[in-house]
Amino acid sequence: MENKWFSERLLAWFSKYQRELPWRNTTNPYYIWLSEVILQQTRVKQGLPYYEKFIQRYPTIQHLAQADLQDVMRLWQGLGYYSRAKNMHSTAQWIVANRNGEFPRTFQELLKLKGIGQYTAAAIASFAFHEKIAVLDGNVYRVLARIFGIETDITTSKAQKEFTQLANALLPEQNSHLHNQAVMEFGAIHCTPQNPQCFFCIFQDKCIAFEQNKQETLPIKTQKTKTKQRFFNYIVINFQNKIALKQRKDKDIWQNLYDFYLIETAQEVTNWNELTAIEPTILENSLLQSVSITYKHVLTHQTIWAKFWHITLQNEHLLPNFYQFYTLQEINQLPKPILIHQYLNEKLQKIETLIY
DNA sequence: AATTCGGGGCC
DNA sequence: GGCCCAGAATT
Repeated sequence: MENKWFSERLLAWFSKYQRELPWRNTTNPYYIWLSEVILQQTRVKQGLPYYEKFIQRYPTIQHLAQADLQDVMRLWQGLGYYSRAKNMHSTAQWIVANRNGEFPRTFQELLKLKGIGQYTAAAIASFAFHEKIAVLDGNVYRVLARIFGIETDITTSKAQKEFTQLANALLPEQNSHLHNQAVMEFGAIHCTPQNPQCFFCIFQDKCIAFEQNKQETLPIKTQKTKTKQRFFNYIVINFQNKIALKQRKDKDIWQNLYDFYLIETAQEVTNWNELTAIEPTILENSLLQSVSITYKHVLTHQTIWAKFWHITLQNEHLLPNFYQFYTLQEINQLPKPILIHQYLNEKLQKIETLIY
């Protein structure tokens, strides 16, 4: 094959410079699956502690299948993209129930599982079962786009076909699983999005991006995300040493996580009367205890401006539907958005003096 | 094909 | 402030 140089150089580089990561040097599909799902749109540094916590708490797929979804979500808290946790739990139960806990072994079979798409199916098939199939993630797009000078917009389906074909053509007959990991590792620590190490690069004489000084422009990626502004007024309802929360069920962010009574407004609300006028039935007979500063919580596609209004309820029956009172100890066990979690940690002292 | 799903780290 | 991360599911 005329592309042999690519894999040869890459594998030599990989054997020298690869990081030691806990999901390497295993073919246990459960470990590999867990690591790949955690690392979807997530940096190794951020995902690593979660991986350790998960294999400690749920050492096998049977443990995960038997766990309460609530506890799985709580362990996932802070990682984001929470449907990943729900899908993993659901898929674990399916594999235990229908395949006696044995993981599907091929790309095509893996692709059918909930939460497993093109990338993750290829990764598991390659790393756990050594199927000869190329993985295609953000790193692979970048490395190939630069070295081979591909200017196709990587957000299009045309690019997906083009890069998939190239990535598969580059696979060596032997050690394709190491090759796959090597491309991603090379993208993660050498051919990085910003400041790639072009002057000490094993592909310097081959890289079209380097030759044409296009390291900064490749890969080409359109689709700018427009972020919308949202204004959250959290009513922290206190009654007899407990706080009211509800599980989020709407088609919105943070599905299945718990948060306080929420009044979302189109603009920032600055005083209590204004807020009371919006939802008088709940608020007009309650007692405002304190108001927080406005917190800025930045997500990929939206910025949330959050303010916390502490109130005490005159009587229990004024609690809105679907809300329930929890002690601070119980709240600690519930999966919550990081915004809520951090606020509670920060204000724990204050809340305790307020309600005890 | 375009949107939506988090949060953190980097520049 | 913008970008991107070992992407997937939904619209």
